[in-house]
Amino acid sequence: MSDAATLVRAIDAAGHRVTEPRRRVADLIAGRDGHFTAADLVEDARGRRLGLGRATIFRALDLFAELGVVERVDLPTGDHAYVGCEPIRHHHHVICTVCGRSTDVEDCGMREVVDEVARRTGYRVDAHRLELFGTCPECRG
Amino acid sequence: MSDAATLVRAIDAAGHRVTEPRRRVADLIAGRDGHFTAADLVEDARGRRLGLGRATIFRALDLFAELGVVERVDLPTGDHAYVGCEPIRHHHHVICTVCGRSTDVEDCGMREVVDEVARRTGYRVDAHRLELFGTCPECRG
DNA sequence: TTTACTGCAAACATTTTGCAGATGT
DNA sequence: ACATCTGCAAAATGTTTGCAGTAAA
Repeated sequence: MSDAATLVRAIDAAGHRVTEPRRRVADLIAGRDGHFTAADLVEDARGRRLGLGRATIFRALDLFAELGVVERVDLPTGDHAYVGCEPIRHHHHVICTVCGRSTDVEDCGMREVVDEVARRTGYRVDAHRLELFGTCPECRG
Repeated sequence: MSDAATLVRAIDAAGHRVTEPRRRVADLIAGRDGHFTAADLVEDARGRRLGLGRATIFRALDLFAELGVVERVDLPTGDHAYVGCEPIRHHHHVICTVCGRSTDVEDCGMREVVDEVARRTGYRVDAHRLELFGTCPECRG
């Protein structure tokens, strides 16, 4: 759940050009609630007649992902989606399967799990990906 | 790391038809070391002139995944891949980023992590996906 | 013999790329 | 001014589907 200003600021801070199309993609992302796919943004853009090309949207998403202000997640369906998030170092997402909203979760004991897996399998574990799915407080009523 | 017989047995046990094309896909999977994509199998099949259609391979993979004898994983690159695995209830995979092999890991303390996330966010956590990446003992040797 | 399964080709979906022109800085 | 960025359309990928024919049970 990033606001447009944060997204734009990240572009600027990284030395990339703050262009009108990128601002517009930032607006689209900020206007989204929960996870979204590239196709969602393409559709939004067409609906609002923003004149954004498909490629531009994909490129902007890549950029935002690279800057860590959005993150790519894989839904249980196998679809690739994105969620806006704070550019904090390492964190995971809990995604509501009802409304699609996501919440960032920082360190939550994964350290021990990783150590345990390494100990048990003999692997050196360099990275992990954890995605959690469930129902958020609002959707449970 | 499933052998062909296990895969075929799973088809039979679930009441599906044990067909020649499915046997062949099972052989291809058994002959694989580490994770593989649908495209890998399509290429293998063509190389060995097995006369398997693309669609058949996709359908067989779906079936095997449904039976739990292979599992779909999302690589850090975003590619969809599959790994053979024992049809045990809930487990995760540690994937070697050097050779691609994977090892199943059963319960490794995720229970506590899930509880912690639920406590902190207020979500009811129903499912999670954990994939670990690193280097296996052989590849470090 | 019945119905599930297969191969093919075409449809569909998703993401990438080449390039001429527009535009931030 | 000049390199970066954009839009377009085409290409490259990845996956699904309809259907007539084939084969497992």
